[in-house]
Amino acid sequence: MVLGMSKRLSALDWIQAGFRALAAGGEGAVRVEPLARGLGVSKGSFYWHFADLADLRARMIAHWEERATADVITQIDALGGDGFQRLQELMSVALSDRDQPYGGPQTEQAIRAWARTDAAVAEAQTRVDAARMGFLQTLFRDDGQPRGAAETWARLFLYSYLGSAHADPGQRRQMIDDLMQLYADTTRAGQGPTRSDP
Amino acid sequence: MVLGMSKRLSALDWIQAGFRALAAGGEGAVRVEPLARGLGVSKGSFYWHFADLADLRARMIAHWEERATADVITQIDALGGDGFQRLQELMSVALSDRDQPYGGPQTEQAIRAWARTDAAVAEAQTRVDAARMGFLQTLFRDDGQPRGAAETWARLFLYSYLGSAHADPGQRRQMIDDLMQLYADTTRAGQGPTRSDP
DNA sequence: CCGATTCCATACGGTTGCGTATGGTAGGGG
DNA sequence: CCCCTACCATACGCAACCGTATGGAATCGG
Repeated sequence: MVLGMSKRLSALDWIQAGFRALAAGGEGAVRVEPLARGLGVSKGSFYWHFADLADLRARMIAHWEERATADVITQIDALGGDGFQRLQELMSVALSDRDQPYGGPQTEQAIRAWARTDAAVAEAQTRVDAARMGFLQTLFRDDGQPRGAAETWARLFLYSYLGSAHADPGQRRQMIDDLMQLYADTTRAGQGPTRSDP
Repeated sequence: MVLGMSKRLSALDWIQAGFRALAAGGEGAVRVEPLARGLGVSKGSFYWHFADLADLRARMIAHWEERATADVITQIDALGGDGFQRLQELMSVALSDRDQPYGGPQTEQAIRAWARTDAAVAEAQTRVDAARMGFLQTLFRDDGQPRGAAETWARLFLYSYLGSAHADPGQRRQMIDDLMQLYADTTRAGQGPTRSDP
């Protein structure tokens, strides 16, 4: 990271460095001069690629908003399967700590914290949550749940996942497993309609 | 807040001002000189009551840790009633946006964000969560749940509450109502949720 | 009334970071 | 080969904040 100092930098390099700093130290760690030091360049480079710090932050949020919604949804949809199978796929993806395009629990949490003090970030987060909620609802509806139940289950899954990730990421799997079990028991026990055959 | 500038300040005044700043602007907003300006004094006052900024932050955390656990638990326990009644009481308290001793959702969230970059805060948060989890478990056990089910329900309630508070505090009531309904339905139907062992 | 203690104001030096200005270098098109 | 443009270094002024030092005002016991 400090060695191959041969290449010139692109704006994306700075954005990715920004996400590393964000995940490691929170919003306050996304600063120009520390990032420059970490990248082995001077801030003269930064101010060529970006107008100012707010510019970088805005592009980081835009970057995250894309990856956090469309990417995952299209990925799950591409796998096909019925609602329940795709729900399981989604849970699997959510649990895989692939901080790939910087979207793991660390980054997620840091962005949510950031949203508390930045209106633009808060709006992006709201859109992301709404997209996730909508996607979850379609999965439950595809699994045979009526509208109200699908909404309730979606809320429960989303919020309990976020809560577990926030409080103790090591408990996410347990939380998800419990939820899936509860969902299966409840919907199979006759209160809700049974799901489509496997 | 700027008017009755007659009184001298105590350390608690600074701590409370710290919590206001924390709730409003996050950890990064807890700084000496802005707090002093907000209190209408100079930072000479601060450095009499506290060794340094880390000192204030440490005392804030200690303050929060007490109020967030023992206070609520003793309050609920004092009301008596069986497990289910006390569970309802607890939910009611959690939903009441009494940012009283600075323990509302705003503060809660800011502290959790803070915990990501401060080990001492993280440890305090872990202890608080453990205490809450333990208390919830006893409530479910008092309501007749076996140990495993009580643990599962406690996790579900705690994490989904935290998640809803974090993502959209306006949905906390809906979330809690749904959960109580689900719990009532499930436990009334005879079988609790079967937990998946690790 | 007075001294001791508590509490606070003011002033200072030092650090860190932002944003700008200006000059330097590298590499591809003409 | 040259020059133009993309990319970066260096240096500067400015602002905010931390922590300290020191003196002053307020308050209380005696």
